[in-house]
Amino acid sequence: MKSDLKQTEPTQLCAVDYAFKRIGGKYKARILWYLSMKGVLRYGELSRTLPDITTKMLTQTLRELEEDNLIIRKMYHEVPPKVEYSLSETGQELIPFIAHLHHWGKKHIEKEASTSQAILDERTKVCQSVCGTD
Amino acid sequence: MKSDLKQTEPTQLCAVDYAFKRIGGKYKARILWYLSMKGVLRYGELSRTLPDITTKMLTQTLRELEEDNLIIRKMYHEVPPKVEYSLSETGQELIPFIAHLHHWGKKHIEKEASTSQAILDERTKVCQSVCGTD
DNA sequence: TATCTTACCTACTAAAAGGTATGTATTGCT
DNA sequence: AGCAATACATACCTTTTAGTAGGTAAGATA
Repeated sequence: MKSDLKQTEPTQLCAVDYAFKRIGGKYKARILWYLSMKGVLRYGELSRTLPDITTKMLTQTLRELEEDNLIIRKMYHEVPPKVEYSLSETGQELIPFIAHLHHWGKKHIEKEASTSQAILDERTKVCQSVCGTD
Repeated sequence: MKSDLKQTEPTQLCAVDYAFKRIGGKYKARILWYLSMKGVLRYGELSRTLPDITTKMLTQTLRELEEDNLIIRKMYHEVPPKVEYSLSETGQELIPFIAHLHHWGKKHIEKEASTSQAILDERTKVCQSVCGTD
């Protein structure tokens, strides 16, 4: 398929881009963020912390984060199964930046909130119960 | 379609999530990053700075960034047309975090590079010519 | 008058990401 | 023997995002 040109594909690989690929995706940053808040979370706990994620996506996302060495998966050979997730060192390195994002996001959500208060109160409450109020 | 339940959809809106939505997407962070490096860039300059983006995506992405008040679009009524893009104040606020990401990414690219040197040299060069070596 | 330049626009198509629904494994408990 | 608990797996489908290929406008210049 369209073989001829650009066989080597020297698409620029910007560091920003590279980083984004590792933590992009709908849930990755949030999972890292929650893990940094809680330290260690079991699969089920994560699932309850992110009520809008399906088990398929949760598993898939966790796998990707693990492959990228951002989180550590520790499984206990028990029944029923028990698996714990926590941040790796590399993952920890990303927390300050996610914190910055969180701060920035919070600020701008509040700005927007001046127009539509009620809805936001409802929508942010789950997150706040995890993240703390500040 | 699946009307009954969850009519209000109080999907949690995490600040991290919110922020990610505003700068997620394949090119957004990179555009912001380049704009922070260069200050002001014309449409064509941006296009040349990100050689892998099509005009369709560039325009679309710029529009989204503008709607989100992250960049400022200044058009001169000349022919041929001239349009300049720069960071808004809100956009500027994101730079420290993108810088952090860039730093982190660079570090890990280099780590990986120990295995596959040549390819990376090639792939990072465009970005470095824009971003500087550090 | 034809051509050039710049900054777009617009169908249409392809690929990636995410969602739904259902199934599996193990073993302790009743 | 049957059920519950936990952490998944997998096939299939929908939505979102991105890419392709072409076109437009308008004045400046040859």
